[in-house]
Amino acid sequence: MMEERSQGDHLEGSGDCAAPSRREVRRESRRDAILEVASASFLENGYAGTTMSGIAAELGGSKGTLWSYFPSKDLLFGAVLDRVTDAFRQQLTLTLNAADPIETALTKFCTKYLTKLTVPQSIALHRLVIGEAARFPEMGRIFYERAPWKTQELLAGYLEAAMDCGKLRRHDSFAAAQYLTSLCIARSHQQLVSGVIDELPADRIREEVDHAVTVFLRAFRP
Amino acid sequence: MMEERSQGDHLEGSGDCAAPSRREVRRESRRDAILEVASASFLENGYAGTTMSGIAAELGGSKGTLWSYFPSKDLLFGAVLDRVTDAFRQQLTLTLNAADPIETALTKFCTKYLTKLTVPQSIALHRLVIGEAARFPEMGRIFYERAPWKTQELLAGYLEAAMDCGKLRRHDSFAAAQYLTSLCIARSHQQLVSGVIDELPADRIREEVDHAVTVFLRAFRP
DNA sequence: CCATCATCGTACTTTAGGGTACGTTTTCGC
DNA sequence: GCGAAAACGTACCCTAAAGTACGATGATGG
Repeated sequence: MMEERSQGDHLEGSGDCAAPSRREVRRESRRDAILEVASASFLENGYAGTTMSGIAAELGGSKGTLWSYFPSKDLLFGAVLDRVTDAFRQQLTLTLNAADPIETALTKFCTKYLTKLTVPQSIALHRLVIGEAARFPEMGRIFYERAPWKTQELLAGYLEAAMDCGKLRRHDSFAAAQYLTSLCIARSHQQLVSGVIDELPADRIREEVDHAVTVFLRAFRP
Repeated sequence: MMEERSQGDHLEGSGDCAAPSRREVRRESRRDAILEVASASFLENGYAGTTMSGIAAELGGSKGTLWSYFPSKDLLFGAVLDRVTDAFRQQLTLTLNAADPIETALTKFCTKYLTKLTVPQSIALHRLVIGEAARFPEMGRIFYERAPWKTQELLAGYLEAAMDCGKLRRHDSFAAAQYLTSLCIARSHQQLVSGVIDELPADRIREEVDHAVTVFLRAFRP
């Protein structure tokens, strides 16, 4: 039942200096599996509500193995947040088409933004980060830089260009970006994170975005 | 060393049907002391970070007494949030002077609003409520109704009147109120709750408010 | 094939903390 | 004053959960 190892060796030796031996690969994928399970648990149950034993059980593995990857709950939590905020940022591949008329471009952008921001997973992440910010100060900073700041900076670039073309009144572009994103979430985000409502239906998203963009343009058009 | 009780009896019997006997008074003040200590601890350390034993110790009393007032940690937490959100709402005695020009009235209102909202105590309350909203669903709802909703409704009333006078363009007044409060916190609140910054200096508050009111009026003036 | 390293299963230790029990002391109502 | 109710002090129970130990059972690399 043994296949020739030479095949594997050949692949391994194919010009790559950092040897990704089978063990390394396996280790990496195991680590990933742990983070997957842990992310789900932390997002669903919060920090205190998540147990290491529970994660180990769900993984099917033993506790010793889990500890060999993450020697403490805090470290695991850190790794989870790192991964989750990163995924959050990546999924938020926001596009601003300079060819579109400004109202269209902003509407598209805001729709994607609000859609992403209001799914239960995002709300859970917000709750987790904000709830633990006092106990894990670094984490809050990292999250802020990766998610809200990044988004606003992207938007600010577009707005800056629009100001240069005279399509928008001149103003601190980063502040303007903060105003637009804030207008988008003005009516619903507080209710979502407080648990007053659970989700934002698509038609309400469209409505909120339309109003937000209208208000924004009324204030920022030359 | 015993003074005559008849004095106390006289006071007690002075026409009040609901007898506030010394015991009742004492009980009430003890309950208050407990809530005071517990509030501080929950706000500073979060739900999981607060221990019943710690509260009892800080009170100087015994655990039995604490449990005789609040038979479980959950119930104590509920009472604390009730008290704290109520206090929050009361301290936010926002005034809108209909005699002032609209820009002045809104600037005054927003300054008070943002000042109150950015002190560390408010940030701690936000973190607590949002962080535990998933585990204590009722609580999130109560908080939302008492604090953000109440404020926005008050503001909406003023805006509605201003619209009636033709000082503002006609629009859903509650939505307009949400937009104004949102513009006030647009630039700093996220950073505060994430722990990127700890406080908002007075001059920055003034700046944020001025900009927010300007943007708002540009969008909502007829 | 064999040495090695990872994983598994499981049992264990330890600590924290919610909650209880109870005898003693203080306070209060009358 | 006296009896009842509340508060105190303290020791205790019990469970959950972080983290450890270790021998058995694989998988990997040479």
